[in-house]
Amino acid sequence: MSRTAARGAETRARILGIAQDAILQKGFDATSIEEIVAAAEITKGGFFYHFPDKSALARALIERHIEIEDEIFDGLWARARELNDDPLHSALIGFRLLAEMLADMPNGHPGCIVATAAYQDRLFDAAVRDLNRRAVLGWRARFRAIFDEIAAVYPPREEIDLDALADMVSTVVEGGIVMGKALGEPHMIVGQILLFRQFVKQAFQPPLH
Amino acid sequence: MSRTAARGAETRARILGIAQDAILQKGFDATSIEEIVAAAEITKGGFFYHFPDKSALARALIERHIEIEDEIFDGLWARARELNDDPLHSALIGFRLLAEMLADMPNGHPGCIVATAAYQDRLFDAAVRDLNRRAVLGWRARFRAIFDEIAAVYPPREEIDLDALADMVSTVVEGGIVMGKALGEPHMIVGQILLFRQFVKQAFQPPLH
DNA sequence: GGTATGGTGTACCGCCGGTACGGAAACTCT
DNA sequence: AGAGTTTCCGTACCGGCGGTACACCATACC
Repeated sequence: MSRTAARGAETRARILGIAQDAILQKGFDATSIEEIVAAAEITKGGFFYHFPDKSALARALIERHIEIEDEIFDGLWARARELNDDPLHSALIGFRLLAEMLADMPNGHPGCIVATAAYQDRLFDAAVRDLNRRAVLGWRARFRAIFDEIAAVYPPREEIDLDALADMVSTVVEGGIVMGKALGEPHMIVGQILLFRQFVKQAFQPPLH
Repeated sequence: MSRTAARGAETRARILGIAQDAILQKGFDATSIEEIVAAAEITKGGFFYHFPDKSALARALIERHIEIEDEIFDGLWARARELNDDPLHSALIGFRLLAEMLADMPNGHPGCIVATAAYQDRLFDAAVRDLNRRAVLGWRARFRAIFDEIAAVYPPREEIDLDALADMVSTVVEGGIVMGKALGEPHMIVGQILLFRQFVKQAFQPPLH
Protein backbone atom coordinates (compact mmCIF):
# COMPACT_ATOMS: atom_id res chain seq x y z
CA MET A 1 0.00 0.00 0.00
CA SER A 2 1.33 3.37 -0.98
CA ARG A 3 1.73 6.23 1.42
CA THR A 4 -1.27 8.13 0.12
CA ALA A 5 -3.44 5.04 0.20
CA ALA A 6 -2.30 4.41 3.76
CA ARG A 7 -3.25 7.95 4.73
CA GLY A 8 -6.67 7.48 3.16
CA ALA A 9 -7.25 4.23 5.00
CA GLU A 10 -6.25 5.88 8.24
CA THR A 11 -8.70 8.71 7.63
CA ARG A 12 -11.43 6.22 6.82
CA ALA A 13 -10.78 4.28 10.02
CA ARG A 14 -10.79 7.50 12.02
CA ILE A 15 -14.17 8.44 10.56
CA LEU A 16 -15.58 5.02 11.44
CA GLY A 17 -14.36 5.18 15.01
CA ILE A 18 -15.67 8.67 15.65
CA ALA A 19 -18.96 7.88 13.95
CA GLN A 20 -19.48 4.71 15.95
CA ASP A 21 -18.92 6.44 19.28
CA ALA A 22 -21.23 9.28 18.37
CA ILE A 23 -23.96 7.07 16.91
CA LEU A 24 -24.07 4.64 19.81
CA GLN A 25 -24.31 7.59 22.15
CA LYS A 26 -26.81 9.74 20.31
CA GLY A 27 -28.39 7.67 17.58
CA PHE A 28 -27.74 7.61 13.89
CA ASP A 29 -29.89 10.50 12.79
CA ALA A 30 -28.80 12.75 15.65
CA THR A 31 -25.20 12.37 14.52
CA SER A 32 -24.48 14.84 11.75
CA ILE A 33 -21.84 14.33 9.13
CA GLU A 34 -20.60 17.82 9.87
CA GLU A 35 -19.79 16.99 13.48
CA ILE A 36 -18.04 13.79 12.37
CA VAL A 37 -15.82 15.61 9.90
CA ALA A 38 -15.14 18.31 12.48
CA ALA A 39 -14.01 15.69 15.02
CA ALA A 40 -11.97 13.89 12.35
CA GLU A 41 -10.47 17.21 11.29
CA ILE A 42 -11.43 16.91 7.66
CA THR A 43 -14.24 18.44 5.61
CA LYS A 44 -17.35 17.10 3.96
CA GLY A 45 -15.52 16.64 0.71
CA GLY A 46 -13.19 14.21 2.43
CA PHE A 47 -16.02 12.35 4.05
CA PHE A 48 -17.97 11.88 0.84
CA TYR A 49 -14.87 10.60 -0.89
CA HIS A 50 -14.73 7.66 1.54
CA PHE A 51 -18.50 7.13 1.80
CA PRO A 52 -20.86 7.96 -1.05
CA ASP A 53 -23.65 8.73 1.43
CA LYS A 54 -24.68 8.26 5.02
CA SER A 55 -26.09 4.82 4.28
CA ALA A 56 -22.65 3.64 3.22
CA LEU A 57 -21.32 4.76 6.57
CA ALA A 58 -24.07 2.75 8.25
CA ARG A 59 -23.20 -0.31 6.16
CA ALA A 60 -19.53 -0.12 7.10
CA LEU A 61 -20.37 0.35 10.77
CA ILE A 62 -22.78 -2.56 10.82
CA GLU A 63 -20.26 -4.84 9.13
CA ARG A 64 -17.60 -3.89 11.66
CA HIS A 65 -20.06 -4.20 14.51
CA ILE A 66 -21.09 -7.70 13.48
CA GLU A 67 -17.48 -8.84 13.26
CA ILE A 68 -16.63 -7.48 16.69
CA GLU A 69 -19.75 -8.95 18.23
CA ASP A 70 -19.04 -12.33 16.68
CA GLU A 71 -15.56 -12.24 18.14
CA ILE A 72 -16.95 -11.38 21.56
CA PHE A 73 -19.41 -14.27 21.47
CA ASP A 74 -16.72 -16.62 20.18
CA GLY A 75 -14.44 -15.65 23.04
CA LEU A 76 -17.15 -15.91 25.66
CA TRP A 77 -18.33 -19.35 24.62
CA ALA A 78 -14.77 -20.61 24.14
CA ARG A 79 -14.01 -19.66 27.73
CA ALA A 80 -17.27 -21.25 28.83
CA ARG A 81 -16.30 -24.48 27.08
CA GLU A 82 -12.95 -24.45 28.81
CA LEU A 83 -14.66 -24.17 32.16
CA ASN A 84 -17.13 -26.98 31.54
CA ASP A 85 -17.38 -29.45 28.71
CA ASP A 86 -21.05 -30.24 29.20
CA PRO A 87 -23.10 -28.40 26.57
CA LEU A 88 -25.81 -27.24 28.96
CA HIS A 89 -23.47 -26.18 31.73
CA SER A 90 -21.09 -24.43 29.37
CA ALA A 91 -24.02 -22.56 27.81
CA LEU A 92 -25.22 -21.52 31.25
CA ILE A 93 -21.71 -20.34 32.01
CA GLY A 94 -21.69 -18.49 28.71
CA PHE A 95 -24.87 -16.62 29.57
CA ARG A 96 -23.46 -15.75 32.97
CA LEU A 97 -20.26 -14.47 31.37
CA LEU A 98 -22.37 -12.42 28.98
CA ALA A 99 -24.33 -10.96 31.89
CA GLU A 100 -21.10 -10.17 33.75
CA MET A 101 -19.63 -8.50 30.70
CA LEU A 102 -22.72 -6.29 30.38
CA ALA A 103 -22.69 -5.59 34.11
CA ASP A 104 -19.07 -4.46 33.90
CA MET A 105 -19.91 -1.82 31.34
CA PRO A 106 -20.12 1.35 33.40
CA ASN A 107 -22.78 3.00 31.25
CA GLY A 108 -24.47 -0.19 30.16
CA HIS A 109 -24.50 -1.60 26.69
CA PRO A 110 -23.87 1.25 24.29
CA GLY A 111 -26.71 0.08 22.11
CA CYS A 112 -26.99 -2.12 19.14
CA ILE A 113 -26.45 -0.64 15.71
CA VAL A 114 -28.65 -3.33 14.25
CA ALA A 115 -31.55 -2.17 16.38
CA THR A 116 -30.80 1.45 15.62
CA ALA A 117 -31.07 0.66 11.94
CA ALA A 118 -34.17 -1.46 12.49
CA TYR A 119 -36.02 1.42 14.08
CA GLN A 120 -35.07 3.88 11.39
CA ASP A 121 -34.93 1.56 8.43
CA ARG A 122 -36.48 4.05 6.05
CA LEU A 123 -33.31 6.09 6.41
CA PHE A 124 -31.27 3.22 5.08
CA ASP A 125 -31.23 1.39 1.80
CA ALA A 126 -31.96 -2.22 1.00
CA ALA A 127 -28.33 -3.25 1.46
CA VAL A 128 -28.39 -2.12 5.09
CA ARG A 129 -31.62 -3.96 5.74
CA ASP A 130 -30.16 -7.10 4.19
CA LEU A 131 -27.01 -6.83 6.30
CA ASN A 132 -29.19 -6.52 9.34
CA ARG A 133 -31.15 -9.58 8.36
CA ARG A 134 -28.02 -11.64 7.83
CA ALA A 135 -26.64 -10.57 11.19
CA VAL A 136 -29.76 -11.70 13.01
CA LEU A 137 -29.83 -14.98 11.08
CA GLY A 138 -26.20 -15.49 12.06
CA TRP A 139 -27.06 -15.17 15.72
CA ARG A 140 -29.94 -17.59 15.24
CA ALA A 141 -27.62 -20.18 13.68
CA ARG A 142 -25.01 -19.69 16.40
CA PHE A 143 -27.38 -20.28 19.28
CA ARG A 144 -29.43 -22.87 17.46
CA ALA A 145 -26.28 -25.00 17.24
CA ILE A 146 -25.68 -24.57 20.95
CA PHE A 147 -29.24 -25.52 21.86
CA ASP A 148 -29.16 -28.47 19.46
CA GLU A 149 -26.15 -29.82 21.32
CA ILE A 150 -27.92 -29.34 24.63
CA ALA A 151 -31.13 -30.96 23.45
CA ALA A 152 -29.20 -34.01 22.24
CA VAL A 153 -27.94 -34.62 25.78
CA TYR A 154 -30.79 -33.21 27.83
CA PRO A 155 -34.15 -33.89 26.19
CA PRO A 156 -36.29 -30.89 27.06
CA ARG A 157 -39.02 -31.63 29.57
CA GLU A 158 -41.52 -30.07 27.20
CA GLU A 159 -41.32 -29.86 23.45
CA ILE A 160 -39.65 -26.58 22.61
CA ASP A 161 -39.09 -24.62 19.40
CA LEU A 162 -35.30 -24.44 19.23
CA ASP A 163 -35.26 -21.74 16.56
CA ALA A 164 -37.50 -19.55 18.68
CA LEU A 165 -35.27 -20.30 21.67
CA ALA A 166 -32.18 -19.30 19.71
CA ASP A 167 -33.88 -16.12 18.57
CA MET A 168 -34.85 -15.35 22.13
CA VAL A 169 -31.24 -14.72 23.03
CA SER A 170 -31.22 -11.84 20.58
CA THR A 171 -34.74 -10.80 21.55
CA VAL A 172 -33.79 -10.50 25.21
CA VAL A 173 -30.60 -8.61 24.40
CA GLU A 174 -32.27 -6.18 22.03
CA GLY A 175 -35.33 -5.79 24.23
CA GLY A 176 -33.14 -5.36 27.28
CA ILE A 177 -31.25 -2.55 25.59
CA VAL A 178 -34.47 -0.79 24.63
CA MET A 179 -35.88 -1.21 28.13
CA GLY A 180 -32.66 -0.06 29.73
CA LYS A 181 -32.70 3.08 27.64
CA ALA A 182 -36.36 3.75 28.35
CA LEU A 183 -35.95 3.18 32.08
CA GLY A 184 -32.65 4.98 32.41
CA GLU A 185 -31.40 1.80 34.10
CA PRO A 186 -28.82 0.51 31.64
CA HIS A 187 -28.04 -2.53 33.77
CA MET A 188 -31.53 -3.96 33.80
CA ILE A 189 -30.48 -6.06 30.82
CA VAL A 190 -28.25 -8.06 33.18
CA GLY A 191 -31.25 -9.26 35.18
CA GLN A 192 -33.10 -10.11 31.99
CA ILE A 193 -30.27 -12.26 30.69
CA LEU A 194 -29.91 -14.05 34.00
CA LEU A 195 -33.64 -14.71 34.03
CA PHE A 196 -33.46 -16.10 30.50
CA ARG A 197 -30.57 -18.26 31.65
CA GLN A 198 -32.77 -19.57 34.43
CA PHE A 199 -35.47 -20.43 31.90
CA VAL A 200 -32.99 -22.32 29.74
CA LYS A 201 -31.83 -24.22 32.79
CA GLN A 202 -35.37 -25.16 33.77
CA ALA A 203 -36.29 -26.10 30.23
CA PHE A 204 -33.48 -28.64 29.85
CA GLN A 205 -32.36 -29.65 33.30
CA PRO A 206 -34.27 -32.62 34.71
CA PRO A 207 -35.93 -32.06 38.10
CA LEU A 208 -33.55 -32.68 40.95
CA HIS A 209 -35.74 -35.37 42.50
CA MET B 1 -67.06 23.33 23.36
CA SER B 2 -67.49 26.10 20.81
CA ARG B 3 -67.42 25.52 17.09
CA THR B 4 -63.93 26.94 16.58
CA ALA B 5 -62.58 24.94 19.48
CA ALA B 6 -64.19 21.85 17.98
CA ARG B 7 -62.53 22.52 14.67
CA GLY B 8 -59.17 22.98 16.39
CA ALA B 9 -59.54 19.75 18.32
CA GLU B 10 -60.47 17.95 15.12
CA THR B 11 -57.38 19.30 13.39
CA ARG B 12 -55.21 18.32 16.32
CA ALA B 13 -56.62 14.79 16.31
CA ARG B 14 -56.07 14.56 12.56
CA ILE B 15 -52.44 15.58 13.01
CA LEU B 16 -51.96 12.96 15.71
CA GLY B 17 -53.48 10.19 13.63
CA ILE B 18 -51.49 10.98 10.52
CA ALA B 19 -48.29 11.43 12.53
CA GLN B 20 -48.74 8.12 14.35
CA ASP B 21 -49.25 6.16 11.14
CA ALA B 22 -46.25 7.76 9.50
CA ILE B 23 -43.97 7.48 12.54
CA LEU B 24 -44.74 3.83 13.21
CA GLN B 25 -44.08 3.09 9.56
CA LYS B 26 -40.96 5.17 9.00
CA GLY B 27 -39.61 6.27 12.36
CA PHE B 28 -39.88 9.58 14.12
CA ASP B 29 -37.04 11.45 12.50
CA ALA B 30 -37.87 10.21 9.02
CA THR B 31 -41.32 11.73 9.35
CA SER B 32 -41.14 15.41 8.49
CA ILE B 33 -43.54 17.98 9.81
CA GLU B 34 -43.99 19.18 6.27
CA GLU B 35 -45.37 15.86 5.09
CA ILE B 36 -47.67 15.71 8.11
CA VAL B 37 -49.12 19.13 7.44
CA ALA B 38 -49.45 18.30 3.74
CA ALA B 39 -51.41 15.13 4.56
CA ALA B 40 -53.50 17.02 7.12
CA GLU B 41 -54.08 19.78 4.57
CA ILE B 42 -52.84 22.56 6.78
CA THR B 43 -49.55 24.47 6.91
CA LYS B 44 -46.68 24.64 9.35
CA GLY B 45 -48.20 27.60 11.08
CA GLY B 46 -51.20 25.48 11.93
CA PHE B 47 -49.05 22.62 13.16
CA PHE B 48 -46.95 24.77 15.44
CA TYR B 49 -50.07 26.30 16.90
CA HIS B 50 -51.13 22.89 18.21
CA PHE B 51 -47.63 21.66 19.10
CA PRO B 52 -44.85 24.02 20.16
CA ASP B 53 -42.24 21.68 18.70
CA LYS B 54 -41.76 18.14 17.49
CA SER B 55 -41.11 16.90 21.01
CA ALA B 56 -44.58 18.00 22.02
CA LEU B 57 -45.96 15.88 19.21
CA ALA B 58 -43.98 12.94 20.53
CA ARG B 59 -45.29 13.54 24.05
CA ALA B 60 -48.88 13.60 22.86
CA LEU B 61 -48.38 10.44 20.80
CA ILE B 62 -46.76 8.57 23.65
CA GLU B 63 -49.51 9.56 26.05
CA ARG B 64 -52.15 8.40 23.61
CA HIS B 65 -50.21 5.23 22.87
CA ILE B 66 -49.92 4.34 26.54
CA GLU B 67 -53.63 4.84 27.11
CA ILE B 68 -54.58 2.67 24.16
CA GLU B 69 -52.10 -0.04 25.12
CA ASP B 70 -53.36 -0.05 28.70
CA GLU B 71 -56.88 -0.49 27.44
CA ILE B 72 -55.79 -3.38 25.24
CA PHE B 73 -54.04 -5.16 28.11
CA ASP B 74 -56.99 -4.49 30.41
CA GLY B 75 -59.34 -6.00 27.86
CA LEU B 76 -57.14 -9.00 27.20
CA TRP B 77 -56.62 -9.92 30.83
CA ALA B 78 -60.27 -9.27 31.68
CA ARG B 79 -61.26 -11.79 29.02
CA ALA B 80 -58.60 -14.18 30.29
CA ARG B 81 -60.03 -13.91 33.81
CA GLU B 82 -63.49 -14.65 32.51
CA LEU B 83 -62.23 -17.79 30.87
CA ASN B 84 -60.37 -19.07 33.91
CA ASP B 85 -60.31 -17.80 37.46
CA ASP B 86 -56.99 -19.40 38.38
CA PRO B 87 -54.25 -16.72 38.31
CA LEU B 88 -51.70 -18.88 36.50
CA HIS B 89 -54.09 -20.26 33.93
CA SER B 90 -55.69 -16.91 33.26
CA ALA B 91 -52.24 -15.37 32.78
CA LEU B 92 -51.30 -18.13 30.36
CA ILE B 93 -54.55 -17.48 28.51
CA GLY B 94 -53.73 -13.77 28.52
CA PHE B 95 -50.35 -14.39 26.89
CA ARG B 96 -51.97 -16.60 24.31
CA LEU B 97 -54.57 -13.95 23.56
CA LEU B 98 -51.76 -11.42 23.22
CA ALA B 99 -49.95 -13.69 20.80
CA GLU B 100 -53.12 -14.24 18.79
CA MET B 101 -53.77 -10.53 18.64
CA LEU B 102 -50.29 -9.93 17.28
CA ALA B 103 -50.63 -12.81 14.85
CA ASP B 104 -53.86 -11.32 13.51
CA MET B 105 -52.14 -8.08 12.60
CA PRO B 106 -51.52 -8.48 8.87
CA ASN B 107 -48.33 -6.44 8.83
CA GLY B 108 -47.23 -7.32 12.33
CA HIS B 109 -47.06 -4.99 15.26
CA PRO B 110 -46.66 -1.48 13.90
CA GLY B 111 -43.91 -0.76 16.36
CA CYS B 112 -43.72 0.76 19.75
CA ILE B 113 -43.45 4.51 20.07
CA VAL B 114 -41.74 4.04 23.41
CA ALA B 115 -38.95 2.12 21.72
CA THR B 116 -38.77 4.59 18.89
CA ALA B 117 -38.23 7.35 21.41
CA ALA B 118 -35.77 5.23 23.39
CA TYR B 119 -33.56 4.78 20.36
CA GLN B 120 -33.59 8.43 19.45
CA ASP B 121 -33.81 9.96 22.88
CA ARG B 122 -31.41 12.77 22.07
CA LEU B 123 -34.09 14.14 19.78
CA PHE B 124 -36.52 14.41 22.66
CA ASP B 125 -36.56 16.41 25.83
CA ALA B 126 -36.57 15.27 29.43
CA ALA B 127 -40.37 15.20 29.58
CA VAL B 128 -40.51 12.58 26.83
CA ARG B 129 -37.89 10.46 28.53
CA ASP B 130 -39.81 10.70 31.79
CA LEU B 131 -43.05 9.69 30.10
CA ASN B 132 -41.27 6.72 28.61
CA ARG B 133 -39.94 5.73 32.00
CA ARG B 134 -43.34 5.94 33.62
CA ALA B 135 -44.86 3.85 30.84
CA VAL B 136 -42.35 1.06 31.37
CA LEU B 137 -42.75 1.23 35.14
CA GLY B 138 -46.51 0.96 34.62
CA TRP B 139 -46.07 -2.24 32.66
CA ARG B 140 -43.78 -3.58 35.38
CA ALA B 141 -46.38 -2.88 38.05
CA ARG B 142 -49.15 -4.42 35.96
CA PHE B 143 -47.38 -7.72 35.38
CA ARG B 144 -45.73 -7.77 38.79
CA ALA B 145 -49.22 -7.84 40.33
CA ILE B 146 -50.17 -10.72 38.07
CA PHE B 147 -47.07 -12.72 38.91
CA ASP B 148 -47.48 -11.96 42.63
CA GLU B 149 -50.92 -13.52 42.49
CA ILE B 150 -49.56 -16.54 40.71
CA ALA B 151 -46.65 -16.97 43.10
CA ALA B 152 -49.02 -16.87 46.06
CA VAL B 153 -50.85 -19.91 44.70
CA TYR B 154 -48.04 -21.68 42.85
CA PRO B 155 -44.74 -21.32 44.69
CA PRO B 156 -42.10 -21.17 41.95
CA ARG B 157 -39.96 -24.29 41.75
CA GLU B 158 -36.90 -22.08 41.87
CA GLU B 159 -36.57 -18.69 43.46
CA ILE B 160 -37.35 -16.10 40.81
CA ASP B 161 -37.02 -12.32 40.60
CA LEU B 162 -40.62 -11.28 40.04
CA ASP B 163 -39.72 -7.73 39.00
CA ALA B 164 -37.36 -9.07 36.37
CA LEU B 165 -40.06 -11.50 35.26
CA ALA B 166 -42.57 -8.67 34.96
CA ASP B 167 -40.08 -6.62 32.98
CA MET B 168 -39.45 -9.57 30.72
CA VAL B 169 -42.92 -9.28 29.25
CA SER B 170 -41.97 -5.84 27.96
CA THR B 171 -38.48 -6.98 27.03
CA VAL B 172 -39.81 -9.79 24.87
CA VAL B 173 -42.37 -7.54 23.23
CA GLU B 174 -39.90 -4.75 22.50
CA GLY B 175 -37.15 -7.15 21.50
CA GLY B 176 -39.58 -9.10 19.36
CA ILE B 177 -40.56 -5.96 17.50
CA VAL B 178 -36.92 -5.05 16.87
CA MET B 179 -36.11 -8.56 15.71
CA GLY B 180 -39.18 -8.71 13.51
CA LYS B 181 -38.19 -5.48 11.85
CA ALA B 182 -34.58 -6.59 11.40
CA LEU B 183 -35.60 -9.99 10.01
CA GLY B 184 -38.43 -8.73 7.88
CA GLU B 185 -40.56 -11.37 9.62
CA PRO B 186 -43.02 -9.28 11.58
CA HIS B 187 -44.72 -12.32 13.07
CA MET B 188 -41.67 -13.77 14.77
CA ILE B 189 -42.77 -11.90 17.90
CA VAL B 190 -45.67 -14.36 18.17
CA GLY B 191 -43.30 -17.28 18.65
CA GLN B 192 -41.27 -15.32 21.16
CA ILE B 193 -44.31 -14.54 23.29
CA LEU B 194 -45.50 -18.15 23.17
CA LEU B 195 -42.04 -19.28 24.22
CA PHE B 196 -42.05 -16.83 27.11
CA ARG B 197 -45.47 -18.16 28.04
CA GLN B 198 -44.00 -21.65 28.12
CA PHE B 199 -41.25 -20.44 30.44
CA VAL B 200 -43.77 -18.88 32.79
CA LYS B 201 -45.72 -22.12 32.79
CA GLN B 202 -42.63 -24.17 33.60
CA ALA B 203 -41.48 -21.75 36.28
CA PHE B 204 -44.71 -21.93 38.28
CA GLN B 205 -46.47 -25.14 37.33
CA PRO B 206 -45.46 -28.11 39.45
CA PRO B 207 -44.19 -31.14 37.51
CA LEU B 208 -47.01 -33.36 36.36
CA HIS B 209 -45.71 -36.42 38.15
C1' DG C 1 8.91 15.98 -16.13
C1' DG C 2 4.43 15.25 -17.41
C1' DT C 3 0.29 12.98 -16.16
C1' DA C 4 -3.19 9.65 -14.22
C1' DT C 5 -4.85 8.66 -9.54
C1' DG C 6 -5.99 9.21 -4.72
C1' DG C 7 -7.43 12.31 -1.37
C1' DT C 8 -9.19 16.86 0.28
C1' DG C 9 -11.21 21.67 0.32
C1' DT C 10 -14.82 25.20 -1.33
C1' DA C 11 -19.10 26.60 -2.85
C1' DC C 12 -23.46 25.66 -3.44
C1' DC C 13 -28.46 23.31 -3.55
C1' DG C 14 -32.77 21.68 -1.51
C1' DC C 15 -35.12 20.02 2.53
C1' DC C 16 -36.35 20.31 7.27
C1' DG C 17 -37.30 22.14 12.05
C1' DG C 18 -38.42 26.22 13.97
C1' DT C 19 -39.72 31.44 14.43
C1' DA C 20 -42.16 35.80 13.58
C1' DC C 21 -45.91 37.80 12.35
C1' DG C 22 -50.14 38.72 9.89
C1' DG C 23 -55.00 37.95 9.28
C1' DA C 24 -59.63 35.84 9.18
C1' DA C 25 -63.24 33.72 11.55
C1' DA C 26 -65.67 32.80 15.77
C1' DC C 27 -66.67 34.00 20.51
C1' DT C 28 -67.67 37.42 24.38
C1' DC C 29 -69.24 41.37 26.62
C1' DT C 30 -71.85 45.33 26.91
C1' DA D 1 -75.29 44.93 17.24
C1' DG D 2 -70.70 46.19 17.31
C1' DA D 3 -65.86 46.28 19.39
C1' DG D 4 -62.41 43.72 21.19
C1' DT D 5 -60.54 39.25 22.27
C1' DT D 6 -59.39 34.54 21.38
C1' DT D 7 -58.82 30.74 18.37
C1' DC D 8 -56.89 28.98 14.49
C1' DC D 9 -54.16 28.93 10.40
C1' DG D 10 -51.20 31.01 6.48
C1' DT D 11 -46.86 33.40 4.64
C1' DA D 12 -42.23 34.42 4.79
C1' DC D 13 -38.10 33.61 6.48
C1' DC D 14 -33.71 31.62 9.13
C1' DG D 15 -30.05 28.27 10.21
C1' DG D 16 -28.48 23.60 9.95
C1' DC D 17 -28.16 19.34 7.57
C1' DG D 18 -27.35 15.75 3.75
C1' DG D 19 -25.64 15.76 -0.58
C1' DT D 20 -23.39 17.38 -5.21
C1' DA D 21 -20.08 19.59 -8.33
C1' DC D 22 -15.84 20.75 -9.08
C1' DA D 23 -11.36 22.77 -8.32
C1' DC D 24 -7.08 21.65 -6.20
C1' DC D 25 -2.77 19.39 -4.48
C1' DA D 26 0.30 15.57 -3.43
C1' DT D 27 2.03 11.29 -4.58
C1' DA D 28 2.95 7.29 -7.89
C1' DC D 29 4.25 5.83 -12.34
C1' DC D 30 6.13 6.05 -17.04
